[in-house]
Amino acid sequence: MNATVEKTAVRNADATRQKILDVAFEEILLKGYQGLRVDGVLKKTALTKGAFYHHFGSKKELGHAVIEEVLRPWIYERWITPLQNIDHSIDGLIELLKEARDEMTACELHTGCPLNNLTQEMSPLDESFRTRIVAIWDEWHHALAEVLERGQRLEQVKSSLKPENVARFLIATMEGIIGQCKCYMSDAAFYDAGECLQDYLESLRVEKA
Amino acid sequence: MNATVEKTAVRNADATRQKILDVAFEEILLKGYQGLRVDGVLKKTALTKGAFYHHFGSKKELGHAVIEEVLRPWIYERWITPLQNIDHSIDGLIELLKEARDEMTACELHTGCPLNNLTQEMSPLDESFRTRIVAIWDEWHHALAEVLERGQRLEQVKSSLKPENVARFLIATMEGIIGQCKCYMSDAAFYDAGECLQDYLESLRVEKA
DNA sequence: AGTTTGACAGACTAGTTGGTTTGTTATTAA
DNA sequence: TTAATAACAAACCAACTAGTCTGTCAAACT
Repeated sequence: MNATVEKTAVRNADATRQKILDVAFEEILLKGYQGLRVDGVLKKTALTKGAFYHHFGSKKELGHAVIEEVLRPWIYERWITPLQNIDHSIDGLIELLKEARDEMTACELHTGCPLNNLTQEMSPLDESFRTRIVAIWDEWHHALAEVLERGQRLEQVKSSLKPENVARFLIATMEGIIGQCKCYMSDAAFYDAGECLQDYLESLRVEKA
Repeated sequence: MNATVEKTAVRNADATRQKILDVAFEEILLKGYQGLRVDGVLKKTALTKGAFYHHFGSKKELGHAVIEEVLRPWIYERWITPLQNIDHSIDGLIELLKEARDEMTACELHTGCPLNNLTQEMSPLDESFRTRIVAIWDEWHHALAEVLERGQRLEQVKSSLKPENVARFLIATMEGIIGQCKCYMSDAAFYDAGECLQDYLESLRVEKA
């Protein structure tokens, strides 16, 4: 019966803002930014116009906040941080690939990659979105190239290949495969193409003497 | 001064319909289906609501028509028919890759692949779009797998690999690379990742005895 | 205790959007 | 030549949508 216990539930600006961000992220994931409706977010959060425009100046400002505060952490948690925890480059990447496949099968079949979705939709439409998005791609690319370079130093990865190029290739391929799954509404494409991707990853390994 | 000479220009239902389809295709390519505005198409074609709803029952019907009558022929002309004209599988695919890169550099940097754009946007949103789109992917995939099978029969391509899987992988990779170029607004990604793709294609070649 | 301010609620608005309706003119069939 | 119909033109409409405005209430500050 202590009032302070309940206090946080009554009014909590941070929680309100975060709830809007989370719901907006989901909505964008499903319908895209253009398909996102402010009223829709309000309905799902049981909030009102007053609350929304208290926290965000406009729909576009919400979009920017979603990118920086939800999408970016999501990509880090899901793709970039795991890269940094890899000890053996090739084995680690293959392991990550398998984990991605499992996650995919579980829930992301029809939604795809939130970063790539937003990229394809907004890049040609709004420069303020594109610059924010491209920064995340760069961070991802950098982290992956690092893994490959490290593998080269540890003589796990062929010294002949260019880490920057392979990193671009791997990211593009992953996103391409996820995109295919999205339209087939099936993870079959992931298993089929994933087999080739695994072969490719194996081909990066140093030849055994 | 013969009236019959001018006649075709005055009223031509087929031409009117086609003009709507062409402009709609461009608009979808740039802004997506959700960003496509009927009024926008009307403005660009200098037509009116009367004309539009005479030829199309709704915006969605226009979308379907664009897929079947513009997008599908575009994919055929650009990707599928060239596949069927390949004589040597590996050499031919590498050649196609180069041509794609040139086209990319020229004009499609910020627009991306119209098929993939529509796929990523509409697959989760509308089943009537998804089924039409997936049919085109299937035709493309089939044609590419055919090329690889043919290559195996002619002993140009390693017999160990699965044409269906490699075809999925190649399509996914191509689309992934194009998608990356779109957000970087640069063809650098195509050259970087394309180098790896070319290496992969070479790796499909039968080992020389 | 009283005042200020941050965090909302909710009615309202102006502009947009897909779609309808009514009318007009060119083309074609009789 | 005339009637019918296809191919539009353009005003109009209802629903939607981002954004505004005024008001309320709780919490922090004094």
